[in-house]
Amino acid sequence: MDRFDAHILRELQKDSHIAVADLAERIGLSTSACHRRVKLLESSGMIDGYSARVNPKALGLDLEVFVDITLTSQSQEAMDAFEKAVQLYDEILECVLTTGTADYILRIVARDVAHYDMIHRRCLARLPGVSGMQTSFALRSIKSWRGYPVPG
Amino acid sequence: MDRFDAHILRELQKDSHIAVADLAERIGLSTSACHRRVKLLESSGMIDGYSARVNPKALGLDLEVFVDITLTSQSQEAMDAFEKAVQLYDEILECVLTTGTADYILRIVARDVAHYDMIHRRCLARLPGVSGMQTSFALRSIKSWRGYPVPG
DNA sequence: TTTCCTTCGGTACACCGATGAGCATGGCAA
DNA sequence: TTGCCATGCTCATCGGTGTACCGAAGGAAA
Repeated sequence: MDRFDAHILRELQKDSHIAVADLAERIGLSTSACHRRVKLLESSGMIDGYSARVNPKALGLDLEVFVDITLTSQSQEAMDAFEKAVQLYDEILECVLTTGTADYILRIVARDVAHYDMIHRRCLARLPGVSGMQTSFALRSIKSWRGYPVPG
Repeated sequence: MDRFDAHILRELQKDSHIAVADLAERIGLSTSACHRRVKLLESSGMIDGYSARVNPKALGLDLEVFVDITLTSQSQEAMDAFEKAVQLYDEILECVLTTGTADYILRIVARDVAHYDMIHRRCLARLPGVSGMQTSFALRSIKSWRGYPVPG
């Protein structure tokens, strides 16, 4: 991991459809050297894969919701049951077990409030062992995900 | 947006490095028809771009932190100042203005607790107009980001 | 210092896949 | 029916990817 690799990771997080030749020029290396480094970053697991960034607005997904979940019990069984149920619902995009006041944080997207209401009834209300839910609607995105920071 | 487009979006969110011919076979279309649809999805803004998925563990970024921020004032000036400051710090990966108990939710990654402490002192403590911070450390990821759900 | 070896970048090129032209087909409205 | 538009397919071309090979730089040991 030198400055070249760091530069490659930064560029590929911004745009992975760039031609290797262009990437090479941008970081100041020949095509083949750059190509070799990219392959190495892939095989070493530094690069996990490549994804298309889909525009949620274009899909009609205008509502982003964060839900803080508190369980009735922190027993292994209760947590296992909850975590298993979370996997079932595609509408739950992310779920993290955390310290702090809540036990879990969920991230959900919906088309609108009515759609969220449906998700709430059909998914969230069915999650087992939940004692409390604190819902936060996203009003505006101040800074959105643009990849991990790569030092160097 | 028919079932072909939906299928394309789902596949490209999983793996955008797939060859068009393979993608075409997977969704049951010829190479060129598939290719045209992909280009159309790009030009229409449905696909925003392409990114490499970087493995944070491999970068040594083991700690994920969510910070709920409350401002002293919800005036336009206070919010503008805060939002401007958030843009300055690369360590703040995401920031969302929300309803609920907090005003803003920040997402931050760090190498370890010591590193987070440094980020806290050098970035978070310098954010203007903050009256309260509620920090949540991610203990375990139950479900991680795998793209937006595409109906159809 | 000399020699060897390893590492890593550069050059050249074969070949695969992206790209786009051209054509076929099927629905829809005049 | 006829023309038009949307959308499919086949095929040819060309650019980019991936690879073989060469050379330079740096380190270790005699």
